[in-house]
Amino acid sequence: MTIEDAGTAPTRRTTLADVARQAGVSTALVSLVMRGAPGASPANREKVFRVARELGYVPDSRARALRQGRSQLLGVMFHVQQTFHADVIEGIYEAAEAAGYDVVLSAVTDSRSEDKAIGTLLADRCEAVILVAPTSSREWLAEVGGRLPTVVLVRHVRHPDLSVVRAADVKGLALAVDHLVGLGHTRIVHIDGAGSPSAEQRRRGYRTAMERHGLTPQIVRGGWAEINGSQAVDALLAGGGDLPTAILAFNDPCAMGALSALHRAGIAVPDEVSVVGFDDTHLAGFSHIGLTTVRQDAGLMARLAVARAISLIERSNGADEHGDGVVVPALVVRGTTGPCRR
Amino acid sequence: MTIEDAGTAPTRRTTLADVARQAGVSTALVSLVMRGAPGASPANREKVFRVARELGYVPDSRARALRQGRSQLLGVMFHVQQTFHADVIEGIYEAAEAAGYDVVLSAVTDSRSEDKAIGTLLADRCEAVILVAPTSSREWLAEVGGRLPTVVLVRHVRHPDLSVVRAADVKGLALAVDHLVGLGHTRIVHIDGAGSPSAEQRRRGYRTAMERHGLTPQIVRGGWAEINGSQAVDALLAGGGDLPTAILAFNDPCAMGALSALHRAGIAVPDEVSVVGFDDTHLAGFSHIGLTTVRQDAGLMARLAVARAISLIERSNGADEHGDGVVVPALVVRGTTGPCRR
DNA sequence: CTTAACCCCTAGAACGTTTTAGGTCGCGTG
DNA sequence: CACGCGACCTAAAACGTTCTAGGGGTTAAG
Repeated sequence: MTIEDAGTAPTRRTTLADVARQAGVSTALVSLVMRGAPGASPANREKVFRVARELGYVPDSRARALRQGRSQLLGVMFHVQQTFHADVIEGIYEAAEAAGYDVVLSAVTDSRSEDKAIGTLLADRCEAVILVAPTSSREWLAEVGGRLPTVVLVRHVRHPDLSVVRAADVKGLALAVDHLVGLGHTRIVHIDGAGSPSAEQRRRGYRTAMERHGLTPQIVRGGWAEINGSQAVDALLAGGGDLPTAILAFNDPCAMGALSALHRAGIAVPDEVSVVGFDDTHLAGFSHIGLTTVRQDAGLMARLAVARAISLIERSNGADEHGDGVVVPALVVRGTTGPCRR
Repeated sequence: MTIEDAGTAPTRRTTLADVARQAGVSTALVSLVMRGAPGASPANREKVFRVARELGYVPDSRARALRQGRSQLLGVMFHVQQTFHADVIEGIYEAAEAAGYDVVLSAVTDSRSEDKAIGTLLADRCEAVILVAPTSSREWLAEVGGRLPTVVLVRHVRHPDLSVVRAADVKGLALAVDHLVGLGHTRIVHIDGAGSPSAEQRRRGYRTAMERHGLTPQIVRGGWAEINGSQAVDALLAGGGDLPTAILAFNDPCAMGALSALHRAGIAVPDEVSVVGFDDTHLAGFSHIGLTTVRQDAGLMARLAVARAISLIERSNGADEHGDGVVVPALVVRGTTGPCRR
């Protein structure tokens, strides 16, 4: 039956008025019942429910939001190819739902810029946006922050109109360096994140930690993707000089790429070279040997971001609510690091 | 300045009426200008643009959709942790934009079921939905198809209310088996997708291809994630019997998991065991050695799905428009397969 | 018998757009 | 002098909800 009328008249979706007419009541009453608000007799309540189900009525979220003056929507911009972002999104959905908000995703891809992604979120009248690892300029981010409550995730940026939730990158790299030094390594190279968000912080963390140990830092250009990690290692190998004994990658995918290149070159991990990542993407836990990495708790960061976003929405007057939420990273030792043998 | 008034009065977003008032014209005229429709004098056009920019006006997509009676929206349900889906989404955005449609994403996570994901797409009044690798029952999918134009991606399901875009799974597994047999392998085991969409087809493809070569199929239970691949290999190793010389995994992540477990066990790939994946996730191209795999063209499938969805929307009367779009997979030989040495 | 208090219900106005149906100019043409 | 015609503009009605204000009842208290 549903199949039947679907095939014949899929033109207009059924509306509140349709249900009201069919049930012989006013639209206001149907609205009441559908929202579970008080003020309808049990008899009518039951009848409305029955008719609504029969007609397959689903409330129109746009009309609802329009009338209510608020959308209860949290906009999330993320990069679709970043594995870590997937973990964050899981957490955001969960936290938002618990707080009674809906989530609208807007992905950044090769052909879809951050500007465009944010633009649709504005047009959708989100009440706040969470930007996961944005690469846009500080100015553009500030402009977004000027328009509506904005939480920047996983990028370091200081501005009165922006809240930030991020890991203590400097601390994270210090943990990693300390770990490697503890294993006897001295020639530790950092494959950096190039222009990625928070790459600068991680470089700094690496550099100061190295210097604290009296070691000379060496940084080679990398990036956030696998390919960057493997290319960086290829460059190191081609460089001719002797290889470092440990590699500190910008993030997990980058570390995986490095692992890949090392493997291809027949270099044993961790016997000849140790490798450390960053993020603890749930990929890192499973794949090959298990990657030693610096854990950023995606779920925790997601919860903090959502909480901050909502508090910004709710008392959206008053001056300087913005501030940073910094989560402390933790070292997760797995199989890609070992004692220095050289 | 923008910073200033953002801090003080972020209450209501600026509306068409605000712009109209400020520019001293009617809302209708502002609407005209913003849409680039003809019928406004150059002078007014310029003035309206200027005022709109000053006030930071962004049209409310909900109100627009409500009035127009159509949302121009394509809903996409996907699994946020599936790497292959990310590739598909890139393609969908691109194809949809080219056709003048917007995309709304609805993710499935551990805590967010497919039902819920589809529910929000319905409430958002998408004009069609694309379901990427749904695991829901055929009945539930059919019900969705009865409500609005529905394209199922990457899952085999036959129903008059559902369009399907998928790879020729049987052909794909035949390619892989032929490749391995050509390399001299005879003991080829399939780590399957358990209850995943299209797992059944791939099992069948594997089985018939093996039998065609006069070989006896052996299937062990796997799944779509890395962990499933490595657990399956662990089980094989624990089984005590001698190891197969080749492994055919359900998909790339599963294959990566298998590689991981083999590596951990000190078994050389491809010298002792060859491994083949499925999907050609862009991960497979980079990581470790490079995975030999059966390529499903994500971009092509995305384009087909979008085209089908739009054609369903546009002549959304008439009877049996639905049908299958089957793309032919291709074998991509990389480093994880080699001649049988045993 | 009035008045108040409740319960259930409905009319109608919003929300921010687009669209329809005009309305007012200025100007050229019969 | 009508009159028609473009070019430009606007008032007002939609779209599908929610919400405010209030209207009938019934019952209870004064």
